[in-house]
Amino acid sequence: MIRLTNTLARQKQPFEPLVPGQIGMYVCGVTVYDYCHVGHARVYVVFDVILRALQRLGYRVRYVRNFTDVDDKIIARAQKNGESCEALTERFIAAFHEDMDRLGCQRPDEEPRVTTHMAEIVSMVQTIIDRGHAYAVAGEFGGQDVYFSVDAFPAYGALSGRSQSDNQAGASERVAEDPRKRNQADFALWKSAKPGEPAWDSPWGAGRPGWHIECSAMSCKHLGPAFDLHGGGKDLVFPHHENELAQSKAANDAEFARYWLHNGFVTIDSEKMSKSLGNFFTIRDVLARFHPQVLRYYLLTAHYTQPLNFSDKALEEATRRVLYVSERLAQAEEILSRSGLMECPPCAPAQALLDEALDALADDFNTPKVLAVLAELMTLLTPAMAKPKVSENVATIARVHEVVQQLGHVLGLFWPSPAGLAAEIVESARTRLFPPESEQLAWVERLVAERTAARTGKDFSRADELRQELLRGGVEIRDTRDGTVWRPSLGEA
RNA sequence: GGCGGCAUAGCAAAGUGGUAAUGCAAGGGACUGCAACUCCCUCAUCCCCGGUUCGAAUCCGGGUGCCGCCUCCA
Repeated sequence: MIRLTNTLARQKQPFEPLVPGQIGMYVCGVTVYDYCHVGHARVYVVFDVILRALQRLGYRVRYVRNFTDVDDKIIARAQKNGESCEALTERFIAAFHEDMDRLGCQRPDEEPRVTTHMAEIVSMVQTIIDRGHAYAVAGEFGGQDVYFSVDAFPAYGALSGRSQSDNQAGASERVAEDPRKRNQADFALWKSAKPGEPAWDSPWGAGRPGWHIECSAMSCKHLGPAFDLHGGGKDLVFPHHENELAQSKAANDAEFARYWLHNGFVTIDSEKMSKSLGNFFTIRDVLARFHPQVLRYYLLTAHYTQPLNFSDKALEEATRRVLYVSERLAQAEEILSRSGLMECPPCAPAQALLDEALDALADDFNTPKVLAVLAELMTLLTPAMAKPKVSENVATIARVHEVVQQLGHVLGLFWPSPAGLAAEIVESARTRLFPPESEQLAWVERLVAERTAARTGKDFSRADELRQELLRGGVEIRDTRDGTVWRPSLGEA
């Protein structure tokens, strides 16, 4: 039994899909005019885990996520860059895909674009007019604007929990009143074209869709007039999702989305990370310094509905954690490959922890709880790995490894292999901080060699001095049977 | 002004009526030439006040603080 926080119901409730075993999920995508920041990364990582969790719990999920490729900001940016809107949006769609691939997010089944769904959009606007929920007025440069009439839709406000009068006081003074609107809360379904802007033909003249209608039209086309899950960031609840809901129901008389999931913001110093505040880091900025799976792990350390504060410290902690688990799994794999164990007999404690983790996922996708279970699984490994020749222990290691890999798959972590990931994390930091042929690298190698010489000569005080110096320079030393190895410090305490 | 969310150890974060998961940090110990890695142990009564209850971090009322939405926003 899955339970989830439904914004529409304002509470956590049991989830029942329209069709048993099958789920339709629509998540609002990005407006493609710039690189995505960590706030975007959170939405898509969160919904990727939700997708994977639903799949793991036995559902077939049809996942749809749109691209908004017609918009004021796109037009403005394209003009500023002196390029076409198409060139701009293609570029940032490619960049988005690249970011998502690096973060390990599965591609949705459909990624509809506004520009390829004009017929559906126009048709839906017409239907809404025909049903008396919208009206056309004269546009600024000829043609007509079409507005949705909130007064003709009594249920307006159901999702965000506001009455129509709520929106007036205080807020309206910030927006110039439009005398053509019957109610100032009415919003555009179709905007007549301004000179020089991209436009499409319609019964109301050349123009383009309002922001909200695209999602109504595209979700309807790809998931039908009623479907299960609709998601996005909390900032979309009002007005975007409220308007989508009103339009869709006005057009189709169907239930539209039954459960609405909204994730909390990524914050910086407790303030929302956003373009307008300028306090954002792009995904690329962050991935230049931290491994994608480290960012992904960090994004799952808080429950998706809660705010998540962004900081280097948090990313550094995530780095240590992901590296620790990867290395332990890699060790386990070594032991297993040497043992020649073919079967994987059951291990009650590991099974219990797996069940606990799956229950946590079913309970509103509680990833922090899953990570806690993961930690407990790792401690289960300790006594077994201390005596890796005992066959009972090998069985435990095999089972725990298997369970952790399963959880890793749901979380999208520890791929392509634990050993591979651990190496990537260390090597990428090494290459970044101590590039080949660099002075820094030469410095490290010189001091390491000096220290080895000192140790060989039993000059331990000199050796310790050198280690301290390396540590101050961001290098950790480790003496092994095969000699001394070093790695960059991965974030200090 | 309207609507909504949150407040748990030094930090982060689960927990929605039965006597506080987990991670990081910190302290102690094992290991080590010394370290690192790893392992073991220790470390909170849950913003304040009042109420309901045999029993509340968890429910209700009242405060205080922080944040968000109401304009583009993930």
